[in-house]
Amino acid sequence: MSTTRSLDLNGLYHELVDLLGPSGWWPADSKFEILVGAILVQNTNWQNVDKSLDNLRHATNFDPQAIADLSIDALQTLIRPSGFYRNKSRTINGLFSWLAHANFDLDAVAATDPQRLRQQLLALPGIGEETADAMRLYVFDQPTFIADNYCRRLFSWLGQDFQTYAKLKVHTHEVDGWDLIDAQEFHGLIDNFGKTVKTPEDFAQSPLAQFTLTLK
DNA sequence: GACCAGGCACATC
DNA sequence: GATGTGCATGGT
Repeated sequence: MSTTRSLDLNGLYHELVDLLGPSGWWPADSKFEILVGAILVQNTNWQNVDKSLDNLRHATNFDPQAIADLSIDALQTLIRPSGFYRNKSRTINGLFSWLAHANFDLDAVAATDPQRLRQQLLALPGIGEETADAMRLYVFDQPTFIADNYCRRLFSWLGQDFQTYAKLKVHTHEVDGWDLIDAQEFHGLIDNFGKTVKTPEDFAQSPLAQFTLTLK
């Protein structure tokens, strides 16, 4: 009979840091590239996203006005390798049109009240909870928790089962008060863990199997 | 050829 | 609130 030890979110974070080291998230040269990448990566692997980002880099160098000025047809051609290109072209165009109203001043947008910014992002077509939170966390410097599928799978193995993004989000608001870098690393580490630990059998053999998670 | 990959919107019950 | 479906590409 194996023993289990209790962890809170902060404890889990530090276990992941010890286990995996720096996460390497989010790979990009500019915040506009991160915004585009956050849309392109929806339900798609990063390898395919890289092809599209290379196309966009050559076409626009991620200059935001240049991206906003791309026709939907041109955008679709550039991002085709990462799939769902009709949906994603609309989303990118919608986001950059919205940013144009703020003169692409990301610092000004970041100064928006966190919950208001979240609602503004969610109001854009093609941006849901995960993408909105990823943009807040990695572009707009607002620490927050991303309750994505990798995360919910890991948490279920740790004894905390939540059906939806929103239901887990409610129990992780404390991360909104964390230092930005820690909140960013937490998400990257959870997903990096999930990429290698994919099954209950994998998890049973991982160092985290000795823990159960406690949430507020 | 099935299955997966750092989701979202919409219909339906 | 949950569940199912379409959206599309490229690697394994």
